[in-house]
Amino acid sequence: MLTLNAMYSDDILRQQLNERGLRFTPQRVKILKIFQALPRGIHWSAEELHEELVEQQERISLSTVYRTLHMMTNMGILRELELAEGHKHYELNRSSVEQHHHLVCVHCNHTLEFAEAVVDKIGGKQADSLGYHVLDCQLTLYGVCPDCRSQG
Amino acid sequence: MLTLNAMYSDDILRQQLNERGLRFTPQRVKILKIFQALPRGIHWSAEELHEELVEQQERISLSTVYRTLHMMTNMGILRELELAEGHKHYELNRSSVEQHHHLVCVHCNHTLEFAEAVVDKIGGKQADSLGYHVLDCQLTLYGVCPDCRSQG
DNA sequence: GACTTAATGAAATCTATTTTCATTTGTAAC
DNA sequence: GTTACAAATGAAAATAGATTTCATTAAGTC
Repeated sequence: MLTLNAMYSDDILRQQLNERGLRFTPQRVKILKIFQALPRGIHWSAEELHEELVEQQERISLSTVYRTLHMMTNMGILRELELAEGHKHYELNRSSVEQHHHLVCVHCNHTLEFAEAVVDKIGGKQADSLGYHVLDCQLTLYGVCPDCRSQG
Repeated sequence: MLTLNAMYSDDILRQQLNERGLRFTPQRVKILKIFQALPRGIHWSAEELHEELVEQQERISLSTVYRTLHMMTNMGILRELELAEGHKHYELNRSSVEQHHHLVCVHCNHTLEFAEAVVDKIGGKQADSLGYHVLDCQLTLYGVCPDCRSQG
């Protein structure tokens, strides 16, 4: 599995792309850089990423944003999260040792993160035994948070 | 946690609904029955459920289907799955001892199921320690299946 | 530098999902 | 049983996230 961190260089990205017959474009570099600069626990929707690009004076179309998010998810560079916001969110797919998982309140959508190295190990083992090459392992818990429980 | 199986009766559904000020309607009964009759591992989209209802001569609108799916997910009766089909799928939320998880190929969307009781235990523990009332625990692995790997 | 083909941008389109609102129907009180 | 009230439903319209189309631009290769 391709493990990433904030040091993931342009050269490695170029190599990963070229291996698959894909091209190293300034749009792709820029989008990856934004995710690398994002603090942990922050995950963005396509729309939010596009707004940030506009803010940074980058003229990257929304279509390219969507295309790039898909491509990077399929390469294992990003992870796609479906929490409770009604649209997908993306974040850098870090190495399994620093991976985290999510706990979502179905009432207020409040989301917490937690780490559980064991889960990633179990997931990896299962996938291996079934012959899959793992790109991402997500444990998502849906429930009712303390606040919403007390409010009935 | 409310644990369900195919024996979940109308009376229990009525009680669960009334407790929350919700009503026991024939549409809700029918939709739950369909999920209870569904073989394990089969999960349906709102559209598919609606087609089945039409086939069974039930005149339940698509809006009601969507509303019911949400309601039952928030009650913990159904679990909502976001695999790779582009839309959400639903299945009966069975007791944690018979719960399963998913492994999805990001290329061909082929999906496998696997059981891992430990994952549910870990998830439950995490949620408890954070004061959440767990409704559903989903481990989803994204990767590339053996077939797609060999095809490059 | 020329060539091939992938990637991009802008606009149009798609489609799953949600909302609106008039009507119907559970539920509880009488 | 009847009444009153609020919740649920159906049908249609609307929304919005996401995708597609196609002409243009620009990587990568020889």
